[in-house]
Amino acid sequence: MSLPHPETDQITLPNVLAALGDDTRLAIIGCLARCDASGGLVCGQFSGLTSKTNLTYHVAKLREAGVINVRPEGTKRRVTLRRDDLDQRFPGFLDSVIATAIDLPAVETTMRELESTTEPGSA
Amino acid sequence: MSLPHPETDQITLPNVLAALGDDTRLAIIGCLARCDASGGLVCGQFSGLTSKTNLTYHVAKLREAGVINVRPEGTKRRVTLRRDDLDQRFPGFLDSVIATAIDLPAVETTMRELESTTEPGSA
DNA sequence: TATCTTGTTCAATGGATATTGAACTAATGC
DNA sequence: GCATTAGTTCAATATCCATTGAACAAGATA
Repeated sequence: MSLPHPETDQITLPNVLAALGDDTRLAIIGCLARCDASGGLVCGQFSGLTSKTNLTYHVAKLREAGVINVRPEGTKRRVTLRRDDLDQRFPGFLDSVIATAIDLPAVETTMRELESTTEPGSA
Repeated sequence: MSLPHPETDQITLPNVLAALGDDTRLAIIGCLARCDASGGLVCGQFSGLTSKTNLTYHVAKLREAGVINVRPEGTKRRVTLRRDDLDQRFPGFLDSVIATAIDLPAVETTMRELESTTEPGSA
C-alpha cells in the first residue's frame, strides 16, 4: 500500500457516512460491489461518472474514509472495497448500502459501458 | 403530521446517507435510538448539541430525508425515528448505524444531561 | 529516448451547507 | 391579557465541498 489508508480501527462511522453521502461516490461503491469478486476495478473504468480529475478527488475521499483500498498497478490504480474491514467495524452496514447502491442508474450505465468495451475472454 | 414528511417509498439512500453524514445529526439519531422506546424526544432535549436555531435546521434535514418523524405537541416538537420505514426501504441499515451512533461521545454527554434534569417518576 | 497511458497536483471557481443572532409565531399557564 | 416556553424564519456569514482546466509525474511500450 503506497497510498495512505486508515487502519481498520481508525475507520469511523461519521467519516464513512460522509464519504458515501455523495452520488458519484455511492455509484463508485455500487460498481465495485458488482465487480469486487472479479478483482475490483481501476480508476479509469469509472470515467463514465465524471472527469478524470474529479475521480481522483472522489476516490481519495473514499480511500481516506477507509471504504476502499487503492493499490498502484503500473500507471493504473486498482480499487477494491474494504469489505472485511467494514464488516468488522460496522456489521451489516456495507451489505445494506450495497443492496441499494448496486441498482443505482449511474451504476447500470457505467457497468453497461464496461461490458461493451471488455474483450470476451480477458482476465 | 402537519410538517412535510416524505412517503416511505420516496426515501432514497443518497439522501439518507447525506443526512447522516454530519456529526450533529448523527448524534441526534444516537439519542433517539436510546429513547425511542420511551416515546422519543423533543427538540429542546438536544440543546446540548448546538444552538436552538441550528437544531431547527438539522432536525428539518433529518425529517426531509425521511429519517425521523416530527410531530407538534403543544409548543414542542416530538421527534421519533422512522424505524419501520427505514427497515422496509434499507433492511439492516438503520440497526447497523445505530449500533455505532448510540455510543458517540456527544450522545453520552447529551443523555447524561437529560438524566440529570429528568424528574424521577415523570411520564 | 520518445511517446502514450493513467492518474495526480494545483489554483481557481461555484455552489451548497452549517452556523449565528435578531425578530418573530404559536401554544401554555397564570 | 400577559408573560413564558418552544421553536421558526430570515438574512448574513463562513466554511466546506465538488468541479474544472492546465500542467505535471510515473510507468509502459516501442
